[in-house]
Amino acid sequence: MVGEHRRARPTLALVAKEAGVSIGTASNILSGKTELHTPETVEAVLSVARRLGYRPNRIARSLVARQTHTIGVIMEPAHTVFTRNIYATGVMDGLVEVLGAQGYHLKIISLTELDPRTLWAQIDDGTIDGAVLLVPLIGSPLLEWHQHTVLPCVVVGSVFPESLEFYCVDSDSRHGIRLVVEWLIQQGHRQIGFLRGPDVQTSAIEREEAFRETLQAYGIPVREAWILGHSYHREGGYEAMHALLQLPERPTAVVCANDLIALGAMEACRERGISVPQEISITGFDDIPIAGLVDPPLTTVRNPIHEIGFHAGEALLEQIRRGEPKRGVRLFAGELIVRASVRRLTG
Amino acid sequence: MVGEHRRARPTLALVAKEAGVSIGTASNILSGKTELHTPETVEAVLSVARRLGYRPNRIARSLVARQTHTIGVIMEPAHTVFTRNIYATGVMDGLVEVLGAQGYHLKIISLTELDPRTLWAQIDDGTIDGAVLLVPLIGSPLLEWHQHTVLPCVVVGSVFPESLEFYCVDSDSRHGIRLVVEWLIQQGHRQIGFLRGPDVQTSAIEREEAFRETLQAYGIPVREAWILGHSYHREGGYEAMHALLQLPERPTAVVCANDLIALGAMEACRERGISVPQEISITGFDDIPIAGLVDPPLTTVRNPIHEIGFHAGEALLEQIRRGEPKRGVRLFAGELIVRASVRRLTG
DNA sequence: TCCTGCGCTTGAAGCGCTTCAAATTCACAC
DNA sequence: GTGTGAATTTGAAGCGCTTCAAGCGCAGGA
Repeated sequence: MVGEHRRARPTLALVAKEAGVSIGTASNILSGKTELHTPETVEAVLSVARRLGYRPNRIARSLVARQTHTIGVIMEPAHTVFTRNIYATGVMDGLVEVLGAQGYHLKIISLTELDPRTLWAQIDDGTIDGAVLLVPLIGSPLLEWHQHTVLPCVVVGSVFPESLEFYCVDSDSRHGIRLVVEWLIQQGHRQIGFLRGPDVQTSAIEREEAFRETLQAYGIPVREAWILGHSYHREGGYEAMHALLQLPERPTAVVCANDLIALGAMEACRERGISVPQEISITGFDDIPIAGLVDPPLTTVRNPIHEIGFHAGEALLEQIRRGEPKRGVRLFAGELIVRASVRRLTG
Repeated sequence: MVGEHRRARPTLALVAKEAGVSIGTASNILSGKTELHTPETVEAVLSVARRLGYRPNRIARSLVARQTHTIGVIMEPAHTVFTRNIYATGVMDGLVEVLGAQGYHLKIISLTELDPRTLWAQIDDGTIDGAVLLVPLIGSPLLEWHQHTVLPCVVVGSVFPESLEFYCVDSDSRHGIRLVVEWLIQQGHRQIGFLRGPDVQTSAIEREEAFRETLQAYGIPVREAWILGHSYHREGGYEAMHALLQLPERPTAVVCANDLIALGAMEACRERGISVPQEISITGFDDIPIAGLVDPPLTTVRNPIHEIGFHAGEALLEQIRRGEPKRGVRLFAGELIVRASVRRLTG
């Protein structure tokens, strides 16, 4: 067609010119400050904007305002597979809920670069107003990064000492494990094993510690040989359980550091023809959706992941708004979910 | 402390000044065009940048370059709960994998605003270089939006007619359902029901159509009373199966439009004391992680979600790079996963 | 000595927007 | 007719960066 040219995206300047007003006037009106202008001017600008299909360029706006209305969700390389990471997706649900309602968006930053210096430049590049560190691992360069930035920041799923100056939000691992162990003891179990999570996660360490402490509190000896495993995944639970079942002496119950481990453990039992809970009782942690659907349904502790995400989002917004960092730890306690994977020992 | 003041983030201008060079020189060097300058200049600028902890402001860079290295993932309000949306998380995994490797990040845009005009301004606000529409629903304002923008765009999880001018990537629903139905027929089933997905999803419609067509192709009558349901969730499958089981005559097998429906259906059977697969066979679609873990393990069709996400990412990057839109449909076929939820009918 | 060409550097323009001091207009009282 | 203050509007500065025409210094050739 004659005269057609690549229609460039209309800018504020164009709208202003077409409407016969200055750029400042157009800016005011199109960003909602209509009370500064006469109804006629407002209407003129608005109608031109509509006709031209004007959409404000948020990048330009962000450059001036120095804020982007975007929150970065920083994921360790090990976590970037969402489908394997129920925790991450649950937290994101909570985040989306709070932040979305406040007009914030999420930017997923999956780290590939692990050199602390470039890592830090990559994250704090002006495109986010705050960051959620999703389950940072012990020793992660992420933690070091924080020393160099003033970006508001919340840690979710890991709990670090105050000295690191983070605000940490997580489930109360110690409390949850205590619930589970006490339940087992109450059901008559005294021979209890534990399948651990990875030793780079603070929650895994806390869960193991809580396991030991609770047994000790009840005067039950801790059998080191029955403490196995080093992964939060099903495969890890499967292998650890296999190893456990090969020992000359077996516990009557096994506490798993999370549900996936428990699932793997149950699989290992099934494979060996060992029935759960008749021959061995198993408990989990998290209460993931599958937990109630497997056979037998898993006794576990609910992990209020969604609330955690929600609270983390709120805490982050608070930091952003007040402009001052927040420190400390906030733990969410879960309740025991009794299902059928634990047998009551009589006699 | 005396003399301390809020350390502002160093800018290019500051680095340039400290290094005694012009802003242009500093820009060149810090964005990698070191070959334009003498090694001494390069080193001087680099060392000042390092000392000052300079991090380029990507917002400013984006304003000039008109590109942000960010891809928007647009989610319908109905989909924003990741934990209920295995499809979405799987696709995101694939996206993160391709895009992350190419230096792109994901921005999650969860729609709350459904007025087409503002919706459109919200998405195409200059902060993304392209968009992935995650399972847009039939009749969604998202589709209309596309008419007004030149933003590169890929639809995932829904297949729309060419006329809408999208490039659509999805699993091959028709092929998958055909596999499942043929397997049932091969196992001797002739009385087959179908539990549908929601009628706002193109895949649900295709699956139902494929179900009907396959039966017809084998000369098996389609019993309308046995076609029930309208949701992809477990609860929907549960309810639909309950309704089905109340009918005077029951099918010997039920094809479910996805795995979650099948899980709900199995739950309904269990509750009524109807054993699967002895009394009724059930099949799913997707092969979600739980599918192999429930009792009985579910016969289903693998849905290559990760590949879909991966390919969608690649297609989007291609559009961005070539600067021209891509049209058409790309379907990924899945294979039949035979497990134990289907019984072979003899005689 | 002057000119040419090359390598390196400079500095201003501009990306699209917000902000704000200053200018303009207008109604109304004196 | 003049002055005043309030209501509107203007236009330039600037956010931090990239880009690019122009400038500079210098070596080599005429």
